[in-house]
Amino acid sequence: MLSKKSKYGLKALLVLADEPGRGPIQSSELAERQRLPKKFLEAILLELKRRGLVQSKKGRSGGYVLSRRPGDITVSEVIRALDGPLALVPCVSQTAYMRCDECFEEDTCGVRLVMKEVRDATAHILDNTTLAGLSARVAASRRSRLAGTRLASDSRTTNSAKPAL
Amino acid sequence: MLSKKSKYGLKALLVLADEPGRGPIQSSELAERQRLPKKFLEAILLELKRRGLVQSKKGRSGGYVLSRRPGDITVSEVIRALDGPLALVPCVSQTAYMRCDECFEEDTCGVRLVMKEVRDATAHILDNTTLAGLSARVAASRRSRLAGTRLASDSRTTNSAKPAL
DNA sequence: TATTAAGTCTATAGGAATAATATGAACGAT
DNA sequence: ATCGTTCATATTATTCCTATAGACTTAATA
Repeated sequence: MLSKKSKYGLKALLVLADEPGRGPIQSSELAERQRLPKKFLEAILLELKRRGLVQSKKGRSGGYVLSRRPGDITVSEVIRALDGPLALVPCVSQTAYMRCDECFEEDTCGVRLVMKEVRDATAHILDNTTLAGLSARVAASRRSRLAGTRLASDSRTTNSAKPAL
Repeated sequence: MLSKKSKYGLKALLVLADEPGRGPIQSSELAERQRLPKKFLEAILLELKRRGLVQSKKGRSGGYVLSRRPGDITVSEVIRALDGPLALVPCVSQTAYMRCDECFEEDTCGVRLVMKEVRDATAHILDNTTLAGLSARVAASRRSRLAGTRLASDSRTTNSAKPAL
């Protein structure tokens, strides 16, 4: 399971990624815009700062900024920073390898075999998804959804009155 | 993270899958052969029974047998039975969908977008890996490991004693 | 330069889930 | 009948998750 920590962290970072030149954004704004528990988010941003993914500015008009350009921060980095290793089993983790104590010989362990496959597939996806890329895809799907909504409301077939955003 | 429950369960089932015509195998033998905590494994097997993946026989020469042929049981079934849904986030789960309460609109949520990709990739792997298939791969890698060891010691050029796979 | 609003940061509470053990009842083959 | 199983329940220890309260820090402004 992805922890709420990572989920919230990602959501906050996506907001930062969406505001290019703008100065620091406060934790409270991030919390409100994504409906996240304010205090918890603060703790998360703090951890992201320790990990070097964001920089913070204290005081009156302080807040948080991405340390690097959104195109240079991958989703896998964020998850690794907050949740730890991606691997579902420590014995296939690149970043936090640990032998299973009940295992006789690792390289002929069936569980390890599949889990390694899963880890590799997961890592491939997450390593190649940057904040900027994700943000762009979100924008794209928002546009195509609007187009769809417009079409749908033309033909009066929708029963729900969902707002555009 | 894959729970120990699933890990142990899989390991036990792989033993069952490896003994074709043999009658029921006792939990204690499974536990010993895979170095798993006996009592904990019992609880796991019980759950696997309730889920219909194994059948049990009580009494003197009792034990556990796979309900279906090893080629017809997928790893994903086992994990779903013991750990629940594969999805890292409930809003992309096929078997246990749940809306995130902080989410405004699901289909333009960046987190959901990536996590769905991951879920699909994971499911694809686990749905297509059967106990029999896995067991065969383990056997194959055991063979190649033996061969590799022999070769490596022949050509004295490798500095690490890493196996072929 | 004192004041104070706006923020960051530290520490920890409370609860849920995990991992395992203990105890003993139900059962069935021999 | 009895021995060796599975099966059921509940108890425990431990770790992790989620969240909050409150102390501390910074900087704008008067």
